[in-house]
Amino acid sequence: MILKSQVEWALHCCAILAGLPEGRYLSTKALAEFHGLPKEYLSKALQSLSQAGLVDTTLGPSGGYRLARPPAELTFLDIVEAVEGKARTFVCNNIRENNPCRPQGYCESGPCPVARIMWEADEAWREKLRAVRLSDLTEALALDIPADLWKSSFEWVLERAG
Amino acid sequence: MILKSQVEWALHCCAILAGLPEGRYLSTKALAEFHGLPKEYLSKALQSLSQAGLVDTTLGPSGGYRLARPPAELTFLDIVEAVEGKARTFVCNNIRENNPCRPQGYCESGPCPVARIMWEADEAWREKLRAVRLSDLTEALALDIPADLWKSSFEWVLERAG
DNA sequence: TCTATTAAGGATATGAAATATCCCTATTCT
DNA sequence: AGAATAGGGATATTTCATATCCTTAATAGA
Repeated sequence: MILKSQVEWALHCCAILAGLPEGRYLSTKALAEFHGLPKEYLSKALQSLSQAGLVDTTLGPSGGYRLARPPAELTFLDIVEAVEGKARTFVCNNIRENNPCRPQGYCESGPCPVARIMWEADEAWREKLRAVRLSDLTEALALDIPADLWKSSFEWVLERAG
Repeated sequence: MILKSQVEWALHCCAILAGLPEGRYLSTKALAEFHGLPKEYLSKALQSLSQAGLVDTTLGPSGGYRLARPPAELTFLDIVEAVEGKARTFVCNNIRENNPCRPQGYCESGPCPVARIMWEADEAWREKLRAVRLSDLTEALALDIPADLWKSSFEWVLERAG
């Protein structure tokens, strides 16, 4: 069970978009080049963000993507779910129904206890992701990245932002 | 990102094994029939439990599986990891290395902040699974399942346990 | 108005992983 | 001796992630 690499891509792209000056857009092409990713496929991930309403887009030259909300109002969970989907990671196939001792026409009361426990763990994962804002990530990146690399990257992006 | 259905199978099978009297074994055939699962493929899941040391096995007629430890000393995480593997659900491909502004020969200090956050959520999921013992599941099942179905199921298993 | 550039999305190809079955071997019980 | 079992290798099938290509509509700038 491994998350799509598109999740990683989307998170990094959002981090870049978070640093864009008000009203500017950044294209798939620039984001793909900056991260060394296949442009066409990255485009699918960005479309997922767009469909989820996390980013705004505009067409034409100087078009591209920008965040739809301030970075403090975007959580990791928003981004992960936009790309990976909101479905739970544990699917209950209700195999207890196959119990040969089960009376004919018997109907289970609630969700299977196995599923209930697995879903609680799933929810703990989501809760953790919900607690991290995109702004937390940019703050962590600011500490992690040397000042000169941070600066040159920012300028690289600005040159390409429409 | 969805867990293998083998995880569900293994959890249900362990719940059955937890009810087995001391020293008795239950075969793949019986476990597959009880849950309505493909015997050959379920066998692979049980082999994973065996390789992880969670169950003991014995050969021959009246052979099969039993728990290697008391149900209170087996956690959900033990079982999930035995089948699904211990790898993290988020893989960091370190795409920050592709930053075109990155100086030649520059080496990242620690793990990528994005990965660090995703791994924390992953750990929260594991922590939750680690906190649930197999005995907790059997207790929940005892409350969930009507007494007569519980009893007839137990007898069904006993008849087939070697 | 014309041209270049963009996002959106459909179609399709490729690769890896989950799912499933089959068969052979060694072991153990009756 | 014979039957039933776990273990495990080989292989097929299906599903999904990954990836590319192409068309369309919108937009900016010349």
